[in-house]
Amino acid sequence: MARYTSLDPNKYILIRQAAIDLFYKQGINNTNMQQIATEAGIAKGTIYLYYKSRDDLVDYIFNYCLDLHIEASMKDIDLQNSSSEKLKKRVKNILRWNNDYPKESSIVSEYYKPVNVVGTDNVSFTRSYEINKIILKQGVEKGEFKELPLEFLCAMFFSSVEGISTYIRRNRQVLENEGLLEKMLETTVAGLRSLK
Amino acid sequence: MARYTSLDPNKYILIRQAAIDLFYKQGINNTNMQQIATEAGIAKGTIYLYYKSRDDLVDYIFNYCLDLHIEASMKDIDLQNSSSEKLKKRVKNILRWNNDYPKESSIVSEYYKPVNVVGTDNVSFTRSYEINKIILKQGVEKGEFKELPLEFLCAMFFSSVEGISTYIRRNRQVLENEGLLEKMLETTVAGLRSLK
Amino acid sequence: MARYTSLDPNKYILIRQAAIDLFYKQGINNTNMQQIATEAGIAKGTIYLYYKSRDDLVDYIFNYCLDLHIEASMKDIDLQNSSSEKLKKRVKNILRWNNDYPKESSIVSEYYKPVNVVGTDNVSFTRSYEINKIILKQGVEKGEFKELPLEFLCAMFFSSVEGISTYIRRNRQVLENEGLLEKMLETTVAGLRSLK
Amino acid sequence: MARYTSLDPNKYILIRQAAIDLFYKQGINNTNMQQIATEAGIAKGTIYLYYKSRDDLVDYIFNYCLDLHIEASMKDIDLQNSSSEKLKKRVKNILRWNNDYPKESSIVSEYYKPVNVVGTDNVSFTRSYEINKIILKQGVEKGEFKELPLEFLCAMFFSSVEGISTYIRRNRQVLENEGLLEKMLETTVAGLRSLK
DNA sequence: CATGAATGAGACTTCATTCAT
DNA sequence: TATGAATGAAGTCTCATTCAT
Repeated sequence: MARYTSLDPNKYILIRQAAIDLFYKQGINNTNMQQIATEAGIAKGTIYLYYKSRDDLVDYIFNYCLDLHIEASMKDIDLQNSSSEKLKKRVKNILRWNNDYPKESSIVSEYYKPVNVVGTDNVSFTRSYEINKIILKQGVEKGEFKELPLEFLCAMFFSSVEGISTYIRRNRQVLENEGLLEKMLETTVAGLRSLK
Repeated sequence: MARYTSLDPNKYILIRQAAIDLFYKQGINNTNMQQIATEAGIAKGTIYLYYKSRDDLVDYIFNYCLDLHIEASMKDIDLQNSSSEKLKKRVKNILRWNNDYPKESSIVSEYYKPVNVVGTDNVSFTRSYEINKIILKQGVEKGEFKELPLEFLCAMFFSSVEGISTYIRRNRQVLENEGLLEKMLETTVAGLRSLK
Repeated sequence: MARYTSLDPNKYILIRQAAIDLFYKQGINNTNMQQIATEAGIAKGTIYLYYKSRDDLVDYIFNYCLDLHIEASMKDIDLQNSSSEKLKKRVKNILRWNNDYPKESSIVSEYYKPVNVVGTDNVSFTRSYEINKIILKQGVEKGEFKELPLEFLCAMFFSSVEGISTYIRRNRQVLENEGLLEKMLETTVAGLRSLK
Repeated sequence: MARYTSLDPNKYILIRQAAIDLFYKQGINNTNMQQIATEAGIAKGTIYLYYKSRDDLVDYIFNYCLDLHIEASMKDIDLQNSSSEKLKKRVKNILRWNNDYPKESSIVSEYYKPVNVVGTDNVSFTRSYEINKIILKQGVEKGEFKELPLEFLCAMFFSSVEGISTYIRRNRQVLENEGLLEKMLETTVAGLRSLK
């Protein structure tokens, strides 16, 4: 993944952006190397100077998007008091990022397979997953969340994020309705809350 | 969906099963017609007597799996009293079906894109979605669920099912632990419940 | 070509007619065995009881059409006095046959390659050609036609027939205008006439 | 028709020539892309850099040959006085071209269907036909040719050209016998001449 | 005799990757 | 470093022909 060698750093970005645009517009599987090169305004062969193979490029782009996604998701998390506030903040950040970066966000979603279906050796996904895990674990320890297997809570929360993301993508105006948004965010953790 | 011809009905099943096995083992996109033919013990050309094209075959198989999934999911739903019981029963049925039909279930999941990412003109998916919608609507009307946009409740519940399915696929033993299973099922609807 | 064995003679005709209809409608190369079988209302395999192969069938049909063409062309030829009258009579017969048997006639034309381009081992074509040759030879001997190589006269006359046929196919009404038709027929031999 | 790209212009010719050679030797329909590639000494895929599809290649080659044919046919036409001299000159040009370019000429003939059998949306064929039409029309107006429907004269003349071409292809030596050749050319228009 | 399901060679086309310039 | 022409493996689909029933 350490991708910066002596090659022109701008080219990495150029190619990446061309690929992202096309992946968003027509899907990853319907995009070929020639199209990416054309979109980037370079020659097909040049792509191979920057990326080992098509798979390498796709992987890189996916991880790039996921990194952005994760980074955005972490903003101000630590300012929150409770575990559920932390999680909700994280979801909120993701929803806003989805809205601001629809292309990158759609690529993350295209790749998304309920975290584990296929074993997910995907590092970034795992990273995102682990973040939730830590927060959820703390929540369980503090009695905030139900005492259910941690992996279960992770799976449930993880999929909730997909659920709310899906809805908000089609109903963007909710992002401007703080009250409603808050209620919706609440549902992503409500099911996990322990019953006092 | 049903294929009416004078061709050997067993061949349909033979080919279907070969395809399902391979799709499960290596993914839909990594499976070609020759492999399916070989797995089925027939000639490549024969497949085309039974299915118009590769796309036709894939579509058919996906819908076949989804139909099984939906049918299994409906068992005894109407015996349940509340809307949440109905939904939980539905999830439970799905979890058992996932366990009994891991291949078919994995194909449904491979195709699954958070129902709507791309608009889902997929009839069967829509059907499954609509079933939830009806139950959720009744739940809202009876004050059982929160008064949030119905589509939102649908999206959240739909993704919960993916979440719990994912977990149970990796922790099958839970299916035999009625108490724990019940608690987990509860989380799929808990977030939607109205706060009395 | 001796095609009548113990098989049902009607089937030969059934298949032949189905093929003729389809060849006429969609061209020889765009017609496959299944279509012929379907059109004939029999099974694909049955065709092979009557014809050795697709090529055999096409050949047979072509020769069948050509035989009809030739037979029709000979009517009352011997009632004519001069060689040119004989030839013109022959053309006239052909034009009427073209009109009465548009399908068979179109098949003859589809196959027609300026008699020899490819060497024409085609027996029937040769037969038709030989008929002209005999008449032309007599005409030359009687001083009616130019003293040019006989093969040349044959080639020219042969192609004239295609020319006038083409025109008449698109202007059928001429067949009812005896005066005009006669003038046109005259042009098919006029070029060959010796200049007294 | 002309193919403007940055690709190697020699390759166009290389491929074209390989195809022409094979089309001539074994017919268009019996020639596949692999054979053309092999004959041209390149890879199958390379052909597709230069021609969109097999149909595109065949079309292109046919039109290329027809263009050559037409261009050659026009040489010094306008130096002729009468319409029949013009037509005869045209035929003469064609005969010489046939002789010099037997392959290209055979391809034109393979495609040739008595101009109109199928309606001929073929641009080049139409072009050749229209050239004759103009000359024939003038001839009719000047009283040189019979007052028969112009389309009829066209059809007859057009087929004569096929007739004489066929003969000369097999009797090339006639091309060196100016006297005999002239007599033969005369027969292509003699039938159209008005009777003074 | 008749059937039509089965076969598999063969045709076209795409596209990731390489490499000479 | 950049290019893009060239490659050829791989994939889909068609269809003449065969053969068990």
